[in-house]
Amino acid sequence: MENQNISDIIESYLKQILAESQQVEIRRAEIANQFNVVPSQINYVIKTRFTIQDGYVVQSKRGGGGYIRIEKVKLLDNLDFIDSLVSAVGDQISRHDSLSVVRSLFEAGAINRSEANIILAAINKDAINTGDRQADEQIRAQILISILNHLRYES
Amino acid sequence: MENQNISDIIESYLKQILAESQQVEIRRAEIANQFNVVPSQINYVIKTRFTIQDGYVVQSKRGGGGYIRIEKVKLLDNLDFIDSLVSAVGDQISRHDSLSVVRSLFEAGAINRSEANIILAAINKDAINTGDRQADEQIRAQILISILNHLRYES
DNA sequence: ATAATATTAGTCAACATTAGTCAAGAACAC
DNA sequence: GTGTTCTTGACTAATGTTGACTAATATTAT
Repeated sequence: MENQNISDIIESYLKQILAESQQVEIRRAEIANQFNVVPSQINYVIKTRFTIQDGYVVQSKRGGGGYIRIEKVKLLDNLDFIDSLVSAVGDQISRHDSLSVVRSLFEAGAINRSEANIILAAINKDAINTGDRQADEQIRAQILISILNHLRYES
Repeated sequence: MENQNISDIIESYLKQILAESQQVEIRRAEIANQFNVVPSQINYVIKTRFTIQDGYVVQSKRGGGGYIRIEKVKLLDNLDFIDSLVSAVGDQISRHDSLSVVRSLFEAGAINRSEANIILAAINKDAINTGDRQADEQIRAQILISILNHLRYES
């Protein structure tokens, strides 16, 4: 508890609120001012301490009335399984291999048949076709990982 | 929640009326005056929150007795529903507008909540982020259209 | 009828107000 | 010393607000 840096302190402050209220909504500049740091430090704190692996989902809006909202979500018990698929996907993934990932999700019961079909529609070659095969594989990987991260929690 | 901007408040006001009466007809200057904003802000609210992607059709008339009428359209009644969304998506689509498309699919009953969330995960900025905004918008459009075409033939 | 005037809404660009990204340097842990 | 984490600020992006100018339609005067 001694020797806390300011990021830790801001983290504690937010988690204290979240201990009682499921979600917290802040104005970035206000919190930055309150703790006497530059605004972008709030982004740093959120990026390093409120990840989906930790069980938090973050939304924000810019402009007048803008906000950052951190929501505590209920993680499912399939985390190791999702982790293994995320590393299987990696930075890029072929269409063929991506089919296996979707099939694994289906067979594990993480998604049903229509959800599987929607994912397949999102990553097939009609959907992702920039003309550069490696770029396509990278985009396909990012989409799959984003979907996998979504499947970590109850929504 | 507490810190809403005035555009959100006007949006809520109009949607509250629309929740009960299918259409709402306003005099622009009157609403602007009621919320203490310049008249053109009403156009901003309508342009950003009552688009066809959101399921609204807007008509207006200038001159004496002029009005703006916002009508909520029943997309399911439209046999060309998917077609109209495909053309709304076009060659490229912003993240903001793509949210509206997914919401329309959900509200029309074409997809359920988990399917909607999966689609959102597939097109959010974690999933599609090449560094080139126009490229991202084109990829997002292709993915959405691929999913829309899938939904056309399913069920 | 036509022209002038009044009464509405539409467009657009400037400005304001928020948050996000990124990279450099500082501090820290080993 | 080296590698990681933290801190900072310049630059970018998204969204909202405002007002000057334009366009359409209705009403009134001739």
